[in-house]
Amino acid sequence: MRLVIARCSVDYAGRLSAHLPSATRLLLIKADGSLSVHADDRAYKPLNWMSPPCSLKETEDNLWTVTNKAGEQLIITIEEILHDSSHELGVDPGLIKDGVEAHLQELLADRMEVLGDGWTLVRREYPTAIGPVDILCRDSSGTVLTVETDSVPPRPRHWAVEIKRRATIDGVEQLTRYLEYLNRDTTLAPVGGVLAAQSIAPQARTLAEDRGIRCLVLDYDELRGIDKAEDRLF
Amino acid sequence: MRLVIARCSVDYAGRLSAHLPSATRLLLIKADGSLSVHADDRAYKPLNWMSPPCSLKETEDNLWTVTNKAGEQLIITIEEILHDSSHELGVDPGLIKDGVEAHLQELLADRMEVLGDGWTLVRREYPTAIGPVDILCRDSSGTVLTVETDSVPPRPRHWAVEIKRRATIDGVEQLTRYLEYLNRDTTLAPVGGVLAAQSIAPQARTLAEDRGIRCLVLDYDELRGIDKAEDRLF
DNA sequence: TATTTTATCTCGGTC
DNA sequence: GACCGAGGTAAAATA
Repeated sequence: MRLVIARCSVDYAGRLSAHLPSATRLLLIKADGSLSVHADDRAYKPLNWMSPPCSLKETEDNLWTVTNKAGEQLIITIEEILHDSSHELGVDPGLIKDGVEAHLQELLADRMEVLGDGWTLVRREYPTAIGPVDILCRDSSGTVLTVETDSVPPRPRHWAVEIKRRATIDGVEQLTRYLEYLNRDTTLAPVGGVLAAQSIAPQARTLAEDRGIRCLVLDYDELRGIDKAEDRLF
Repeated sequence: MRLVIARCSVDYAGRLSAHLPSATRLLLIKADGSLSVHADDRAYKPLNWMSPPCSLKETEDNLWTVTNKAGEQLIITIEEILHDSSHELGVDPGLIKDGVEAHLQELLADRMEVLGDGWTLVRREYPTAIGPVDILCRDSSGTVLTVETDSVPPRPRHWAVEIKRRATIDGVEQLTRYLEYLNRDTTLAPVGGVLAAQSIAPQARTLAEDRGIRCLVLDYDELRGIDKAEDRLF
C-alpha cells in the first residue's frame, strides 16, 4: 500500500466524465492495483477512484494515468508531493459478521444436521408466490430401509425453515403464510415448519408451538463449530 | 488527515456485530472525525468504518474507541504502530461531474415539453452496457385517443437524447452506439435519437440527419424560462 | 431537517 | 456470465 499526499487535479473519463480541481488530497494506491483519491471528509467514499484490475503509469512530467480494462481513465496531474510512503500489509483475514440473518442462514444451510440426523438441504431462498422461504429441506424419513409392506413407503418430509436474529410474532405469521402456500403444492406437502432464531420471544414460541411449528434456538458458536448431538431436535 | 499503519484488531458493535482479526491495516482518520479501516485491496470499500459525526478516544493502553451519536462503537486494539503521520489538506473544492452538460441535462429533464407536447421523462442517465444515456423519454403517440380499428394501437415511442454543449461527429457516433444497444431491447424498440446541444457542428448535423437522428439546438435561457411553442420539434 | 432517490454503487449468491 | 437483492448501504437531491 502506497500513501501519497499531493496537491493534484484529477480527471475521470469513463462511465461518466468528472473533474477534480487542484487541491491537496490523499492518493491511496493498494496492492491490488487500485487507486482512490480521498479528501479530508466523508469516511466512506473517495472523491474518485479506479477499481481493480487497473494499471498505474507514472510519466516523468508528473502525470499519472490509471487505466482499466474497459478503457476508463483516471488522469492525475501532480503539482506537488507532500508525502510518499509505502507499506507492506499482507493479506487481510477479512471481516467476520455476526448475527446477520443472511449469515445465520448460510451457516445453517451448511449444517443441516443441526436440525436432525440425515436432514438435507433442498435449497435456500426457496421461491413461493409470496416471497422466498429462507430454507427448504427434507428430513430422513424416506431413506430408512423398511420391510416391504402393502403400505405406502415413507418418503422424506419437507420442512420450511424461517430464520431470524430475534423471532417475534411477525416471524411466526410469515412462516405460517409460507406453509400455507407450500402445502398447496402436492409434490411437497405435507410441509412442516421450523422457526430458527438466536432468540425467540415467549409469545412467538407459544404461537408457533400452538400451530405445530417447531422452535430452534440457534447458537452462533455452535453453528460455527461442532454441533452437539444432544441439542438436536430429533 | 491522519494516516496510521498498524497491526490491530477491530470490533464493531452497532447495527450488527463484526470482528476483524489481527492484521496490519491502514487507519484513515479524517478531519471530519470519521475513521475508516482499509486493507490492501478493494479500492472503494473500507473493511470497517465510522461515519461522522463521531468521536475518537485513545486510551493509554492502545485501545481506540470510536463512538457515534447512535451509540454505535468501533473498538480498535492497537498492537503495533508502523507509521503515523498527519497532514493538513484543507477544504476540497469537490467533484465536478461534467458541469455544463449535467446542468443542461437537468434543465431539459425538467422541461420535456421542449421536445414535444406530452413527452415524458423515463429517466436520466439511463444505463446501458456501454454507458448511461443522458435522457430516455417517451413521446405521446400512445396516449392519443383513436377510433377503434383492427390495427395495433399506437404506443409511446421511446427516444434517447444525447446532450452536449457542442455536438460534434463524436457525439453522433456515441448516440448511434446507444441507439444500437437500446433497440436490441424489445421492450423499448423502436428507440429514436435526439441530439441536443447548445451548438451543433455542421458535419455533425449532416451525419445525424443522414442517420435519422433529430437535432435540437438548446437555448440555455429558454430552458430556464418559458419554452416557445414554435421552436418545438413537433 | 427529514425523506426519497441515486449510485462509476459494491458485494454476495443463484441460475 | 447473467441476473437479483441486500447493504451498518452512503451520499445526493428534494420536500
